[in-house]
Amino acid sequence: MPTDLHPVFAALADDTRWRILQRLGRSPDSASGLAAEFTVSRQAIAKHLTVLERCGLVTSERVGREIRFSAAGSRLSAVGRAIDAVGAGWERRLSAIKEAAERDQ
Amino acid sequence: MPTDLHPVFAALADDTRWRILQRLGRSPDSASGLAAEFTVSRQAIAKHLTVLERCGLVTSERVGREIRFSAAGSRLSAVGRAIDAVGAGWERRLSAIKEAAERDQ
DNA sequence: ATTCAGTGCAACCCTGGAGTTGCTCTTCTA
DNA sequence: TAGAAGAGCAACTCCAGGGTTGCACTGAAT
Repeated sequence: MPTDLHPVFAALADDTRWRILQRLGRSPDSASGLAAEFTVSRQAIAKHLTVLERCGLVTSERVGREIRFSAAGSRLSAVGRAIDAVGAGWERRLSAIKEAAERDQ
Repeated sequence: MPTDLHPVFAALADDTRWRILQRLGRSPDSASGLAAEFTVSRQAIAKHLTVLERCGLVTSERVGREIRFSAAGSRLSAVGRAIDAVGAGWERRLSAIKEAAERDQ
């Protein structure tokens, strides 16, 4: 999976989802556990978790009758580096265009 | 401005906006110029450009009666590195927790 | 001075998705 | 073997925001 960025951006765009992810970056927890700390319902949390898991930002592990989620920090790092690379590419190309324009002028 | 990520995520989440930004990463252009290449109206493009500019992903420069926009690659790179750092932090903390759990058990 | 290209503003429509409620199913535990 | 705690499913509400149309304004060019 060569890091398609669109679903990741969409996942990170929602504020509640981003807060959930940050929370899971501190320590793993279940949907019910998270629901106790947030102001939204457990079902809402569960939806967010499926979105996050679908694009690899969260991993899950069954423990008895509960499902423990944790943030996939390495995945987020990989996304960050991919974004960095894209930006660097634009910077290179645009400065080359600018230089060329100044030379011709 | 210490790189507040939320507005950037929101800006990048929309597909049309992301495509516009990628397009501007190839070469600068005006809202009208972009509208000729995309399937959406110039006004829609203009809205996207204000969103992108508001969070620093795009810069503008007035040239006669037109406004030329270009992608701020360096800004995107900075965002990418910030994201990388966040992910790395989570990774560190969570692996520490995991190790501690295995030791106790 | 008139026309045309580019921009700005405002009002409007409409869909995606965040959130809720209500119910069922499963799995520990007392 | 109840009962409680955690999870899953489905239907529903609601609104932010992406997209549109229509018109007014401004600078260039002929």
